[in-house]
Amino acid sequence: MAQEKKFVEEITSMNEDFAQWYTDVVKKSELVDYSSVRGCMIIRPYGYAIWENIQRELDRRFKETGHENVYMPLFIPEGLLQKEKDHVEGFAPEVAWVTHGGQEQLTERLCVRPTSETLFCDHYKNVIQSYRDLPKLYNQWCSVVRWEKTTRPFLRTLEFLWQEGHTAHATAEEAQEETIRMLNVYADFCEEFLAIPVIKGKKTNKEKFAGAQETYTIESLMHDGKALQSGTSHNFGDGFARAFGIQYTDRDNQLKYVHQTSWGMSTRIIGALIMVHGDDSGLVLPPKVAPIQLVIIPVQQHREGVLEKAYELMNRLKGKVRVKIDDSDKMPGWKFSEYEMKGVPLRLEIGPKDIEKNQVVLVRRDNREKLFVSMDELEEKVLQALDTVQRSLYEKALEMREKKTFTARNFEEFSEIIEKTPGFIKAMWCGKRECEDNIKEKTGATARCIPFQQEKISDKCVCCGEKAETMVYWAKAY
RNA sequence: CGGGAUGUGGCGCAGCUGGUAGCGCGCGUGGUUUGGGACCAUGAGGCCGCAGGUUCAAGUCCUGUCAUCCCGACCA
Repeated sequence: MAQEKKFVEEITSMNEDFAQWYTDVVKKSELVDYSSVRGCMIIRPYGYAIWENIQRELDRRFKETGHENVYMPLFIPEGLLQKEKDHVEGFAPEVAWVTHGGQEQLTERLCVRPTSETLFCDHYKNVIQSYRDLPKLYNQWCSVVRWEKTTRPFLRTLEFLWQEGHTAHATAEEAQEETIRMLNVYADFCEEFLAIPVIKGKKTNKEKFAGAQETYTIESLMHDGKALQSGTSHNFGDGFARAFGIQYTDRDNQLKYVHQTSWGMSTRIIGALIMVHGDDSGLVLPPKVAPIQLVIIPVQQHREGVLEKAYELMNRLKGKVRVKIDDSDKMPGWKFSEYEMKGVPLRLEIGPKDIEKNQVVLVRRDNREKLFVSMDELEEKVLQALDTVQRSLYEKALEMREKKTFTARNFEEFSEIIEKTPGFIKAMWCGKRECEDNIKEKTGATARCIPFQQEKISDKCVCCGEKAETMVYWAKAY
């Protein structure tokens, strides 16, 4: 790794300046462009293709678990937004308001949705009457707006794309099951599709969603040792139902409140994809999510038969893998770097020497390993290689996370880890908000989650030293 | 919202004590090249972020404003 030649000079190296590396990568790989609107980004075709793959796969998993897609309005009347107290308070500082329609001032301001709980609730109130109407398992794909102070491509923008699931159930038990079911959908999706290992757990009261009874989360760890909340699933209990009057008549002819959940994943996950797998040459995409899984680079393409052969190979692979051929008259070396920067998992080189030997050269993006493959076994070997890359990316990411996961028994250990080797810290917590605040203030780290998989690090709270039974993952976070 | 930095062809930059804009890369065309970012020739492209002001004269000085990046406080 150390003496590996750096092929691409356009990207700042990760160790030198991680933030700059990130910006270089998203720009140079053509995922996004900055727009003339402050805090908003243009998602370019290559970036949007990644999002489309994420959408397709998530949507499939949502449908598989019985959900239906709907579309809610972009605007929320002020009165509607204010119905649930905690919810408004949580979002108030970051909503954008529409005050005028054309020349005329509106009698009631409209908020540009920062999330759609209130709209779903307002609708559920109208369409739910009987226990026979339940459950309602809705999801919507849309964009939302949150007026953030500082922004970064994918990680935090004023407008971002996401999906938000909103469900209503007859009982608290069903709502809880749904909350966990969808958390698991997210976790499996991240691990299997994006090759990103995640920690599943519950948020502390301080960190939970405005208006939720419980918030569950999957947390992943980036290359710089910062954590990124990669998906959340909330159990609302009947809090929103009471605020909005969503009641149904049960079998026993009693009026009861519904129990609700919501869950979301956003384009932010693309930021995780970049920061978990990327390296100094640019993006590294797991094959399952990569818009281009294999790029064919003809070498000495002016020579007779080379291009023909390259196209023949492409046609054989079409339909089996997402394949692209680059027959532009750029130098082969230029093309190599270009597609590495874009994170294409597999490259196929084909030139006169290969044709002579009836072979092609396959090069893995993740470790640049070269495989010489007989043309007769092309399809099989390509699929095999993609599979290998997918799995080894997951393993590498897991290894990275484990290397950056530490345990702290007391505050001194905790501070030292945060300073010297940023990453996840497993430490005991007494459950008090003051300790969370204290840790945040003194170290910058926050409670990422109370993991389902508990371990006993010690008996005492890492902060106050009093009796503790809960182990918490802490980290600095995006 | 505080602290710092930066806005000049598509990108990266130069432009001193004011005198009307230049370099590299990229781009177009023709040719030679092609196994890790080729070369020659030739050509196109800029009211210097925006708005005021000072001046005979502003990319350069002054004021304001907008945007971007980095570091902190708040959030997916």
